[in-house]
Amino acid sequence: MLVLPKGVRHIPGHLDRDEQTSLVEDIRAVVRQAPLYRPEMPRTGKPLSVRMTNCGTLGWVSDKAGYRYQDSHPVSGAPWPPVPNRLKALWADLTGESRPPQACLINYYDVSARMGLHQDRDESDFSAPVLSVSLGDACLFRIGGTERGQPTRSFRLESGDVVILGGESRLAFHGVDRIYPMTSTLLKDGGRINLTLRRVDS
DNA sequence: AAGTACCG
DNA sequence: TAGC
Repeated sequence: MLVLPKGVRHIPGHLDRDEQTSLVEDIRAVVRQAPLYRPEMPRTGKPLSVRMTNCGTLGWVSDKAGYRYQDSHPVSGAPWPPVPNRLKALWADLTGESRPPQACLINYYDVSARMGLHQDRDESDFSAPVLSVSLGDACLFRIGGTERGQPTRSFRLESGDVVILGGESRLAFHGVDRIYPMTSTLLKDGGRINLTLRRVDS
């Protein structure tokens, strides 16, 4: 049986199909205003396999200069669109945070995309949890401890699942090993969307 | 640096 | 795993 690290909550099937469909419509509206782009690795400029955009007052970006939060889209220069209300409600329901999310990173994985093991540590305040929503094709998600080299576990995330990293797992290393193609009909063109909601500042 | 080449 |  799978035992998750302390502070990790996996809620399989938290969102029903109608809620997932509505969320995808919300995200499509965001992406029309703030198109997906391909981020690059710091220093090397090597493109990541995922495409990204954001909504919220701040968005996470990566380019040759480094990782950071900024208030505008790196290609268009426009401010990020607001976080959709149903995502703000989900955040309030599941995190118990009185403060709204400041950043919602939208990652699109095509069937060949992956995400290496990493920590979410570009925020200046780690007191709020990180809330993650999976939509579309399933993936193999991996999570370990707060230091590289600690043991990791992997499990499958399905469309509608929510994962919350809080407490002693707020800084847990995590990543996406693979996407399972054709495992969901939610997205017409396949692939997986992950939404990551965060506080950035206190 | 959220990637990846390489090794056992 | 480990140097980048």
